[in-house]
Amino acid sequence: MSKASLLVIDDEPAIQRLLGITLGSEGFHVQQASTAKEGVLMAANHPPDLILLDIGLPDRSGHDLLKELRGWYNKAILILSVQDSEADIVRALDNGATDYITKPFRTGELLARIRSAIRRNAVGTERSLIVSGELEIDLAARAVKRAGAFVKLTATEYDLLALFARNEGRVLTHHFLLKEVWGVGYQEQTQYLRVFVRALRKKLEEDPERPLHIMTESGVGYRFV
Amino acid sequence: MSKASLLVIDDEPAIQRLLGITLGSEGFHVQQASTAKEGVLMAANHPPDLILLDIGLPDRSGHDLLKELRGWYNKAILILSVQDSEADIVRALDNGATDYITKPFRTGELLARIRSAIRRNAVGTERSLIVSGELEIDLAARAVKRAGAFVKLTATEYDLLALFARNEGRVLTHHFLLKEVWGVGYQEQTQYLRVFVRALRKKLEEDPERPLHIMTESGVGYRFV
DNA sequence: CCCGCTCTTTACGGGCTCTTTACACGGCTC
DNA sequence: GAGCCGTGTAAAGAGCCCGTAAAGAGCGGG
Repeated sequence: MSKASLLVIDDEPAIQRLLGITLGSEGFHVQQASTAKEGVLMAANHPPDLILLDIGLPDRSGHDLLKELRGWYNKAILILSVQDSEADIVRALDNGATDYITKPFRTGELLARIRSAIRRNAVGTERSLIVSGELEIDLAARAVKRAGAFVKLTATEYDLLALFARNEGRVLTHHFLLKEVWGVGYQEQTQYLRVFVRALRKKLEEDPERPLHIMTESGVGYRFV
Repeated sequence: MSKASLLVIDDEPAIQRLLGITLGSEGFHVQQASTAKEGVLMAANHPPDLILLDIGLPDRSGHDLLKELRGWYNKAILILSVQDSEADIVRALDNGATDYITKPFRTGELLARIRSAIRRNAVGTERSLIVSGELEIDLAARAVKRAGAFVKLTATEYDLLALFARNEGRVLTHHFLLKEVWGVGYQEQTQYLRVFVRALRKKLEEDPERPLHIMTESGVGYRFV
């Protein structure tokens, strides 16, 4: 946690020097880039825990760069900017920026906002491979194995299972499941759930009559363990 | 998602009025409190998706209140303050504040920061754990453990327990419990409480005849410790 | 055009949960 | 000490939710 890695994308040498020293002495591992191009490259090759991005880069609009980064980078991005206009701030935040800090900034505050953003990061880490007993669910590959063998699931079955897997241990209400898998408007069709939960249990459980993974919470919903 | 609920804790009537109108017209469901005490009560009984907290409350330091809320409330807490001192900002952020906004604020920016915080909420799958002795109640997962083992509760049993847990140490009247769990119109059915409190004690207490968690306050109601 | 796969829809039986009732127990008041 | 009120405890009935199978509908490929 104390050895978080940061990437600073800023073209002003003075800022780079200042941040390099300040952040370094706080125990962060700091990478520095002075152009958008360089920044994307570094972020891709050694994904940092947090990106400090200057909106006013020479080669490209920071807003564009932010959008591109958000396409695949889901950790914290803090915007640094001399621009104090409300329109810029709103735009950046709505494009997925974690925070927006105007220059000149106060060092202590910047550090506190960085700590806050990193702390928040740590919680929301999603795995793409979920293992539960003899079950393996690979969200990236959209593949499911049971006791080492691939299991053939239909599209809807998989969607439902993936939703369960991403929320392991948590009770998901009928409403929520129906909304997520079938969309709004199907939230009262609880019989769909009965049918598809049955199908999943047949394919995934040792004894479908005594499920160990997809547990029913009567009157509320289901829980995946 | 568009119907997120917010709680505003601020003692200035002018601010309350402004925020009430602004946030309401954005489609948020807004609760308002003007003292720390009132704020805690509201947050406990109807946990909102985000809390807007003024640091300068009349009855209590906002920093203290922030710490207490963070003890069990895991969603976003945005600080509003006339204080622009770096020490205050750093202190609040390090105590778990999601963001810190100084008054006077710009409405558009405030809204963007609220949206950002709520969006982040949805991703960060934090769980709000309430621990009391060997009991663990996970409000987000709707799961209850006793001495490390999961306890199976029915829907109504859980609703009742969750209400107790969110109001730890406080005496809850029969009227209040019945209204919250069964709805208005059941406020005289005290026998329901007897039956369900019995069921909870059987499942949660070491010795159901000598309860340590769900205490009865004769003539008034029950208290969870 | 037919076949097969998947999703939708229907039906019914069983089990679980909630409700309701009955009674025992203890403390308080008269 | 008797009676009453508030609470604890057990148990049975009713209703609803869930599990399960199976047929119909929609779709795409051969």
